[in-house]
Amino acid sequence: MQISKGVEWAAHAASLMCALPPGKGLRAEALARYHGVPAAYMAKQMQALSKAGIVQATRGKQGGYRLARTADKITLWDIMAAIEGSAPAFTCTEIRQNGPCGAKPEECRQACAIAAAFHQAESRMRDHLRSVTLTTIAAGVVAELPTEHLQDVGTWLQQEAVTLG
Amino acid sequence: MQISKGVEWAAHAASLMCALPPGKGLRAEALARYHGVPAAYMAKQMQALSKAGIVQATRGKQGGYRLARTADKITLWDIMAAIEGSAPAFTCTEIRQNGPCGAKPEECRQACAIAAAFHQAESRMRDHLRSVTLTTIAAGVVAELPTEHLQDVGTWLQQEAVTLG
DNA sequence: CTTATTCGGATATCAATTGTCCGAATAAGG
DNA sequence: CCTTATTCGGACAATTGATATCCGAATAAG
Repeated sequence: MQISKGVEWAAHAASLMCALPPGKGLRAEALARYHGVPAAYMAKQMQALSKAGIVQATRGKQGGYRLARTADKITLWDIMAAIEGSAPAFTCTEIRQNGPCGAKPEECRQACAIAAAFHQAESRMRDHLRSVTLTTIAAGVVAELPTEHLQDVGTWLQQEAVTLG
Repeated sequence: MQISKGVEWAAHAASLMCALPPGKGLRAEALARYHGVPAAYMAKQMQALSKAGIVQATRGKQGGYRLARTADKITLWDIMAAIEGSAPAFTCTEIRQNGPCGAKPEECRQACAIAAAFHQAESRMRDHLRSVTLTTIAAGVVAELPTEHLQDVGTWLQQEAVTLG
């Protein structure tokens, strides 16, 4: 089981966008440069966020991305689902219906004990990710960095931010 | 994020082995046939379970697998870790140290807010899987199947079970 | 209307999962 | 004790999904 690297990048990018003043945005290339990652692949993650309605894109000159709603309405689960899809990680292939002692389809109305347990485990994980908003994350980042460093970030943002129509 | 198919198979196989009387075992080929899956690949999963010390293998004629400890001491997490490895699904690549505003290594003694949240989410999932033992699963399977069907399973097991030294 | 610029989708590359095979080990039988 | 059939164990392909990249579509500014 592996969570794709794109989820990490998208989460950091969205977290950074929290610090933008209203009406301002960042280009995909700027987000990539800020995090020191390949621009084209970062762009792909932003496309996924855009498609999921988490960020709003503006094309053309002076274009860029901004959050599509307030940071407290965006959770880590939203971001993960946007990148990886919201399908369950555990897929039951119903092998209980196979073989010499296979169960009949009408006996399989509800999930088997194994699938149920995994789905519940995933549900626990999902619920936690749903409880963590970008606001939470941003507060954590601010808390763990020295104020000096935060000022550098602010300066960089002012340089790179674009005004979106 | 995807949980490999082998986890499902291994869980079902281990669940079936619960029903074996002490001292009896099943061959990998029999486990595969019971579940209607390719024998060679099922064998591979059993090897992983064996390597993790969850089942005990006996080689040669009249050989096979049996559970290495009592069913209440084997959890779904044990099985999943045996097949997929116990490494965290979310791997933090420390991109906060990259780019123009990268943090210094000494500022990164503890995990960043994003990594911490994902690790905690995984922890929730892991804890749930740890709380589900093979005993739990077996009880669920017995509960959801008609007694008639359970007798068929018992008969099949008597035919296929081997006596291990 | 033109043009520079930005996002969006289609396209290669790579790694991991999936699937298969043959050799090592071993218990039973002569 | 030796042979042999049989079973597990690790090494070896194929296929799917993640990773990375590029070029065309759209659009805002001048």
